[in-house]
Amino acid sequence: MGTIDKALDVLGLFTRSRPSVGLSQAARLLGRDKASVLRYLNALQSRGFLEQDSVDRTYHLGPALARLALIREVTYPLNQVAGEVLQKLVDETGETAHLSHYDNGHLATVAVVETRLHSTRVYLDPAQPLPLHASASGIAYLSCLDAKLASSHLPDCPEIFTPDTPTDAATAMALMRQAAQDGFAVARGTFEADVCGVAAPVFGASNQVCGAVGVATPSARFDEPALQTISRHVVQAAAQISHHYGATRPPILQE
Amino acid sequence: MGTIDKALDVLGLFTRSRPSVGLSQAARLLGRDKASVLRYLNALQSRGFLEQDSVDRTYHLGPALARLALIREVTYPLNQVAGEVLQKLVDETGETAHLSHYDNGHLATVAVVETRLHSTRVYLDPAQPLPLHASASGIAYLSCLDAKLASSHLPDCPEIFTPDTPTDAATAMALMRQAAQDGFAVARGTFEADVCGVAAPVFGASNQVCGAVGVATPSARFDEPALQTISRHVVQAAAQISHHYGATRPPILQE
DNA sequence: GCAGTCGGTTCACTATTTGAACCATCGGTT
DNA sequence: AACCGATGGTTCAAATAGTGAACCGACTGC
Repeated sequence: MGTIDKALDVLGLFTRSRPSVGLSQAARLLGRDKASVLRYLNALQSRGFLEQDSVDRTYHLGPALARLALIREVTYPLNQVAGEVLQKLVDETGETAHLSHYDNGHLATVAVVETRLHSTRVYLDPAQPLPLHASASGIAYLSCLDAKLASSHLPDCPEIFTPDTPTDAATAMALMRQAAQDGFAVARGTFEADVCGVAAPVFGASNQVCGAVGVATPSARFDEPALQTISRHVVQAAAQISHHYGATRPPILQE
Repeated sequence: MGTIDKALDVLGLFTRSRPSVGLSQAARLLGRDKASVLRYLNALQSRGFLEQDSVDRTYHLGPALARLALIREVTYPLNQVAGEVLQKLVDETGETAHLSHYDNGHLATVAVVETRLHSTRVYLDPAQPLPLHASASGIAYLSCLDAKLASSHLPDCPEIFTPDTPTDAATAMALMRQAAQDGFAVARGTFEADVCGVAAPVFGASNQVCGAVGVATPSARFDEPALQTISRHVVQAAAQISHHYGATRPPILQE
């Protein structure tokens, strides 16, 4: 493995749940000595890819990343397009919509558009990962994977969020099969009590599933007609975003 | 220089005006041989920091940058805060507002919020760099630099955009002095005809000037009362954003 | 068919990375 | 106050990784 890969591994240490790391911690996580890791950290810092907190000496992701990401976004405005599609979805459904990408066993929220139609609405913390087994988006994502691959993504001891969270793999797999058939997934209070989710998978280049578009509704407003209109529009929105991500319809099952 | 620096130099090749480069071009720009540059490009590509176009084989910035930038943004939402401040500025002034950062001899637009109050409004292309010598934001930025440093940032042959673009360094320096005194800069049709700009400098960590907040108004609506209210609010907005960027008031002249 | 591109490959040569051992400092315990 | 186990950071001989001229095949314009 080249030096560059090792340096990029360092950047990979930073996640939403671990946004800053110290020298010793980084060395431990990478399984390497401090001297080398320090050289990496310094190299990345001197170019603005990392910043060091002057008080606790930990490192966090730097402004150079924001700069480069913005160059990408200006050139090829995926986020802007996604935002517009989500806004349209919110207008069509009257409920909060979001887009998330698969990342390390979870779905990470990429964009949220809140509805302004109702005074009671679902709040989605962008920092909180969506579980694969208990959210509509997660089930929608898994439904595009080969059954074996999907079950390998289910944690051994899946976290229980509500009384309705599916506790065994069989239940989750059944939901996935249903979602694969329908083209969208429904979750009734499995992640948050009194919240229902409807989500459809999003595909990227080479038609690999890479995330999901979801709409979250307070259970009180979630009846059969609502499901009908929401699911139709969610599937549409997911297809539009997939198209911009470079997917060519129709999507295929991921082996 | 370490290998990591060289790899990060590769990422530095990509700009808004040159969003994709080929192997030979990259080697030429870096003054290095193709073999090494190819290894860099491949290393960066394999980790998603670059992507290669499958038809013309050029490389462009990859999704890993967007992912990392989003982690940074979720942890420390500078863009969101900036967007909110700009929105408030738009509400207060009724005109389009923008934030830009200094980058390589220009100001690069980071965020724009358009007004919806008037049917005639200024359109700002986020891909187009703002010139230092001919835009209100540019003058505001330069006004925080030491006179010698500022003049070194003025191109030898400054581009002429309109009949009112300042052509000689002396005029530009005078505008800067005025801006330094007022705390904001005014540009009347110097960059785009029939557009007036008002801008105030933005400071980052260690109180270095790093960009500017600006409001762009069609000349027809730009009278003395407008200037009064706009300038007051622009200065306020710039101070708020500077604060979030880690600047500690009061700003000081950059040596 | 020639000249000038392009992206990509090879391999002997060489400069860079490596990491154990080191130091100084900081909080908490005894 | 001495000790302990952390922390961030430094040194330098040994080992490994990066380097780049020359090369290839493909393509384009003449």
